[in-house]
Amino acid sequence: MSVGIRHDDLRRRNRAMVISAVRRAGQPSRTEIAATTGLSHSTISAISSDLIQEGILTEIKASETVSMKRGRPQVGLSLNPEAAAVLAVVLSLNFLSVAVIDYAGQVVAEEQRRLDTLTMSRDELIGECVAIVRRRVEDPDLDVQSVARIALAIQGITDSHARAMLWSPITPQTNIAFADILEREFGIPAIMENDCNMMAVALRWRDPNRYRDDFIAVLLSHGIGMGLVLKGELFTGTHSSGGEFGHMIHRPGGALCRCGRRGCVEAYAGNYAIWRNARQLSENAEPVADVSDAEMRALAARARQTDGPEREAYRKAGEALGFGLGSLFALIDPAPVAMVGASAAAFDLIEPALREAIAQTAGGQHSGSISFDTEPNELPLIREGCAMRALSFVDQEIFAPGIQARAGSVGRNVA
Amino acid sequence: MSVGIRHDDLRRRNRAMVISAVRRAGQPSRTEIAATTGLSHSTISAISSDLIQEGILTEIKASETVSMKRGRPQVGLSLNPEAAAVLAVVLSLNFLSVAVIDYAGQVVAEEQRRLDTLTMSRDELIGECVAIVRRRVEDPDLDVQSVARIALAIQGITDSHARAMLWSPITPQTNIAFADILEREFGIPAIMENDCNMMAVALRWRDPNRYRDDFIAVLLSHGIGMGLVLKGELFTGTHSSGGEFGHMIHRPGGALCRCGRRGCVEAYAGNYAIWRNARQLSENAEPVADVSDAEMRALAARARQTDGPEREAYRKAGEALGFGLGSLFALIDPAPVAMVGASAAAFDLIEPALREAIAQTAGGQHSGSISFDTEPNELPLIREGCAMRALSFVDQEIFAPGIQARAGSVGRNVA
DNA sequence: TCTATTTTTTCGAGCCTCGAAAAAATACTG
DNA sequence: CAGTATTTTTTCGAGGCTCGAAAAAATAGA
Repeated sequence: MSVGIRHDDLRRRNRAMVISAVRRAGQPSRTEIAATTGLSHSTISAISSDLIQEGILTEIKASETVSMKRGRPQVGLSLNPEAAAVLAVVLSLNFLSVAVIDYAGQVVAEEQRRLDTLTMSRDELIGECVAIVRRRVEDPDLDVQSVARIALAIQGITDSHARAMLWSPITPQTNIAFADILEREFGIPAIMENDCNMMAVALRWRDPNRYRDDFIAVLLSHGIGMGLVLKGELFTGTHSSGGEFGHMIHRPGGALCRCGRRGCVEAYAGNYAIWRNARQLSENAEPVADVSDAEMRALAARARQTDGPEREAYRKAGEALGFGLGSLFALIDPAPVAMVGASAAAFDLIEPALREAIAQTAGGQHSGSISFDTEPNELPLIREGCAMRALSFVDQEIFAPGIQARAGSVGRNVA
Repeated sequence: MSVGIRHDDLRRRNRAMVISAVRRAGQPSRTEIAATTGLSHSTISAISSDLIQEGILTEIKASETVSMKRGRPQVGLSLNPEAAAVLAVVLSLNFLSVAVIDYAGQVVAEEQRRLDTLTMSRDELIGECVAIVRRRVEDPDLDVQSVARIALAIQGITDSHARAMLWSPITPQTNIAFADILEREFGIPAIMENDCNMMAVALRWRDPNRYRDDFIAVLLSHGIGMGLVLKGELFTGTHSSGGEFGHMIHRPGGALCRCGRRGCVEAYAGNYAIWRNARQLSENAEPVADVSDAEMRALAARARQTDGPEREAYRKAGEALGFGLGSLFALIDPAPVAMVGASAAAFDLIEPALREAIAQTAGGQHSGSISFDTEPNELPLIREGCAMRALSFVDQEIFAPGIQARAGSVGRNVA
């Protein structure tokens, strides 16, 4: 239900605006902030003076900037790295990583760990996550007080309240409320996010020119995932993280998918599907658990060399992705696409069939104008997105020490 | 770019809140409004006193209510019907209608007209629309001054700024900026909306319990359309009205669709597709321009009677709709569905295959819990939605006589 | 050293919302 | 029927916030 704006909300929101302006712009002066927010200089002056006093922002020493201009030089404001820290935990197939990030967004410490997620028990999985976080939190170099939030990203479906993993291809376990578990264990607010959504968040921070209000991040990996930003907001389902692009139906009753159903896009374009087709196995053949990156690279190499089953496998992948994107574009209209993940390195093999398929769909009207970018390495993206998401939450909690989240349009899903 | 909240925005927004509370609740008292908005009694008192003085709201005479309770009786507030009026124009296949609606949402006058949209020239089409509006506006019974907005709904794709029809199945013409044309002609602000989106808006007003934050309205007619509300907001594409559910790909390279492409959902579930399959024509047969409702009813009757090609045609329609919805649910998660339009009366023939198909998709996890409602008559819904949308705009323009739409989150797409 | 220029802070004015108290309007009670 | 209890609505002063104008600060050029 929509709710009125109270007088005290005003300052709170404008503080948030100033903080987010600084986070976006890097080192804006008060005058620049006034310009982008539309607030008066007096207001910006008052708010930033508060924020500096509270240790959230710092002024940049004048000596570090060359003014060149006449008049009183602008003094840049920046986030105080020591104002807080966040933990970004990424859990993917056989791999767990954590990074400590300061308030300015710099990685302070990190740790990575291989494990066998597919065979681990529920408790082992939870235990490993708790343990890796504990090692970071108990690091004597780190001021525990300052860890303001933990964000955990996982390959799979999470709930729409960012509390739990509902289902994941990396483990047979389901419904693990990681956010609640970590929160109880460490007394630090935690959130649970979908990996592809975090990729989208990261892309928006990395290249806001290309990835601004509407774009799509597709993960081409063992499975197919998607992060979607529409109208500047991260898109999620009504109950879950949603955006399960890989499980849109490409061919009713078609190839067997890892999810047990048939004809999903992933059953043609996931690594296991490409591998299956390259080996000319039946579409009904049980998907293999994992295909190594090296093996996929070898497949791609053979596909580039000769026009054999490998090339045909990539063609089929492109076709599935193309028709899938075409159906997606029928719903949301065309938007820039980022292809992320190991198989994005083979996008040259995928693209022709993909474009040909899109051209046969409603989205194909502007087929030529749809642009694809590739980024083979998904892990840094996921971690980055995780970190930015956690920091954004801190931005909205440090500045709002009173009541908040009074429903309504507050606390939107801004990417 | 996000923008700060200024002091004068505060009153403007809270006025909007009060107006929309009254529009939603019917005849709420000041106390009730205070409760739903979360604002203090004093604030509500001040704002409503202003609104009454300006003729936007009126108090309901105490005699009309029975109090039963002890204490000072609540005095209900209602929209003043004379505060403004809006025009709702609906343009569909061979049919044009207009209604004058007062500020309280009651239809004051209406006019309907048959015409041959498929063969009309661009100028004739525009001319008819202008003429029917002119006849209403020049009605001596109507105070022209009070017509605050014209909303025009059309079957087809509109642009995301609600200015123009981009493409429509009811006419070979494309890119007609109806909103601009009407605005220039009559000097009254106008908007151009997609018919299915207006259906969704209307459903939300009609039954806010069932159709609240997330739901889907599917038009089963000659073509297949969709209106989608997600997180309480009307979903639109990045450039167009979007939500072209009928042109998601059901079978790559499959049946010939009215849009010229192949395998669209519509090419199996649209009236022309059901008709084509019932007659056992080839999937490549050119779609016919129109099938009468009577003919469709006859088809449905035969399908119910004997297990022949008619029943099979409806089965194929259900399958296409089911897989389409399954793919949609993969993206947005399951949500309540309203089946609207003449063919919704044959939903009994469609539902079994539809549910079977959904069960084979990612959305099928909760296949049983997905509920369908049917509403055979789309026109009243479209007009109603159109009217409510126009009135909502008036709500946000009458109360905001200053600067407005200062970008940012203002002026969202609230259904 | 003085002046022009640009940025930042200061200060009073004007709104807005809030809480508390008063006023208004009714039902119960004896 | 007068008095009391109860509920709704209005009134009024306090506190906070943003704004514009003016002042102060800080620099480059003359």
